[in-house]
Amino acid sequence: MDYLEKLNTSQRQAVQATEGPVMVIAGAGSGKTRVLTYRIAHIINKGIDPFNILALTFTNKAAQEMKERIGKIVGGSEARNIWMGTFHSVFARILRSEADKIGYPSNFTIYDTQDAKNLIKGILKEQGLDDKVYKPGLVLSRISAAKNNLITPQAYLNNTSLQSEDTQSAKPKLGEVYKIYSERCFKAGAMDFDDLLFKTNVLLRDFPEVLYKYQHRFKYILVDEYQDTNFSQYLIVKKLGAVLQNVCVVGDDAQSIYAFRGANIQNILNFKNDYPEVKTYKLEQNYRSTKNIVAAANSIIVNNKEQIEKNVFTDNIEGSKIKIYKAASDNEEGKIVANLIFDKQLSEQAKNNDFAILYRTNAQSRAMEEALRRKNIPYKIYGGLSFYQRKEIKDLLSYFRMIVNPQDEEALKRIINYPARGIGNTTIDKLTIAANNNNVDLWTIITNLNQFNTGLNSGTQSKIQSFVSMMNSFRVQLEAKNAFDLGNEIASTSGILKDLYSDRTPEGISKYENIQELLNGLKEFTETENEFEEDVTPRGLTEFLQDVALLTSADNEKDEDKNKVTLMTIHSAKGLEFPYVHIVGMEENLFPSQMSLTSRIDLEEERRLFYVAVTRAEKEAVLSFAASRYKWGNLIFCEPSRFIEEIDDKCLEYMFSETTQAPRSQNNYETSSSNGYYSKPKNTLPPKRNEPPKIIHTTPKNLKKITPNISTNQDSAANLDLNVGTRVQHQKFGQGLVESIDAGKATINFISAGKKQLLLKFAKLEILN
DNA sequence: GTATTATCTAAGTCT
DNA sequence: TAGATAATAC
Repeated sequence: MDYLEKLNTSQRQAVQATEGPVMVIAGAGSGKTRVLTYRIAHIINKGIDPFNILALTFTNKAAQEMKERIGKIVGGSEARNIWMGTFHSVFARILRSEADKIGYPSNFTIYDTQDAKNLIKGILKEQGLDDKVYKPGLVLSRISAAKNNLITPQAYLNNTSLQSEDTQSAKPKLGEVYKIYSERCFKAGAMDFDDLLFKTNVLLRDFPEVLYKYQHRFKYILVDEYQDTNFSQYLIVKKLGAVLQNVCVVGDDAQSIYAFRGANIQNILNFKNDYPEVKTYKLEQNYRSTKNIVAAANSIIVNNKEQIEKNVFTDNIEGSKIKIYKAASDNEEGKIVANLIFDKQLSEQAKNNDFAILYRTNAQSRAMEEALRRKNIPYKIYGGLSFYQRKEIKDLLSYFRMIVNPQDEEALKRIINYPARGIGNTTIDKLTIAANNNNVDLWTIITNLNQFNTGLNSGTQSKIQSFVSMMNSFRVQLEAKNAFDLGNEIASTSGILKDLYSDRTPEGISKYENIQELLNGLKEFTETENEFEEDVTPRGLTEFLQDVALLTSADNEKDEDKNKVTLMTIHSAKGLEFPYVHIVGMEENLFPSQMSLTSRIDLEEERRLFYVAVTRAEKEAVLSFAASRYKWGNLIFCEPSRFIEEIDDKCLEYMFSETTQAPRSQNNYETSSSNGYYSKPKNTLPPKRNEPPKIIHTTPKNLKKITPNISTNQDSAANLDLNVGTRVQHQKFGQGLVESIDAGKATINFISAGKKQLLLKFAKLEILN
């Protein structure tokens, strides 16, 4: 138990209080991850089966790293069996295995934001609604908010206050759009991100036996970053923990930065109300940052009104003051930052990966990239347009999606005429009308053209038929072929590869390379082992698609990306730490964002975001702002952020000259009204297309990077009396029927997990009568 | 129905 | 600026 020695008193108490509800308020850098890791290890050491532990983290990468650390403490390979991941990925998995109960196929598609918006656009068109009024993004966020508050379409339509809000904003039909949207998702066998939580709630509400099962499976529940859970997530946790009450939530109200996606800071403030017996522990000692950084951060956050009282302190060294730089333009800001990083590397022998550049919006990365590239400093970008959202990748993935789930309409619409095969918009409109009139999905129409009145001429019909037969020829290979082989065949047979290869523009070449990259990723996926060693099911496209939609930018890091400067938004930096942190774009209307300026609540969230940014730094935090920057191709002038003024002056050091430095109180910084010095910033090269941006998550590797363990699993099913037709129970796949047995390998059709080939030597199977 | 060109409009953060 | 959409010519 020597790991307990590595903890301070409150950390140790939080680790040892394994029974009953626990809330841990963890200040920035106070060893929160360590507490979570040790707590789970402690529970396992007490003899609890890892299968009975549910740990919800903020990224899948965090989950993976935590599993590895727990594995080191408890030894063996048992840690892999913990149910650990993001809310979305854990409950997607549970929904797949229980899908039949709520009328979904187990291989349902997950619609990303783009799919959802396209679907909404289609609905608006069909309903004759103006998409200038009903802006798809706005409609979607309204639907999203409804779902996160568990408001069904029917409830939405019956809710007078929602209705009057929509009427007032000239969108009276919004509830109707929500209703149709839900129906269409259902018909397409698709769930959007919010559905993963919403449908989990439906499942737990309507199927008491399912609720009972998971309430007793998850004997211990841990939730990281609890301050960022929304109502839907809150309720899932509440229901699952209702019986055994071993719910441990960890969070910091000062770091709540996701209200815009429904996160409710009240969840953590009100935890006591749901669990009067709760034991609360506060972690207040910061082990990450210097005294100066902690003092600066504290001076920022006191400007917020509502928060849990705590006193974050540190015994670390004083450290240097936070330096503030002023740049003439966004490009010059990039140059300053790149130079500072370069100098610091020389003076401190610092490595590239000791540095992070954090910004409020993804668009700010461009100037930083250019400057780093010029100084030959390697960097990596998290976020932005992810690999999987690029057009060419989505196109190929749409083929995969349709093969796995032919009802997936958004995928169908993407590919039915890509590459061009003479099935244009008019045809698709006719097909959509026919589908709506007959209340079936598009696939049903195009596979039975002669049974429906589509009004299409025979030429078009035969084009559709050859598309259908191509898709069917892929479909029949789905089970037999692995992901790489089938993916490769699709890429070439569909004509995608040829189409992109013939495009010799730089964009076309880059697209072609991206497709190759995806195929490489498929190859790697195919060659990775399944999660359980007894599971020798070929890794096909079905399996590949399960995780792709939920991969976050942080989830795939290549080895060659290890020693690089990190560029990311502050949001995605949550939970991370770096010795040297540059926070750039410290300007009014950018940070705080212009859209947050009208409400105190929004402004406080921006301030918490700034708090998060500053507390990422271990040794030094550097702030910078530009006097002008490009926005939509136009030059605009900027003022320094109010947040700079909020930091205790003792913590700061201004790095620009007296003539340009302003007294700290009012707005007499140089602005557009000044002498014109800033009217034409230097170094505004026309942005030219260089090498494709180094986006980090290029291959879906490490989806499951778990090495098999031969030493355990002695009590296997090797000598069980298995026959064709035997009903068996597997601890993760659930119930299934033995379909065939051959050379120690059984093909078992699991009710929820589908067909799997398992090695009997290892499989922990129970025979059911 | 397709390919090319002109015009519009969006960059706020993420699963 | 750049991607999406509308308009135009074929």
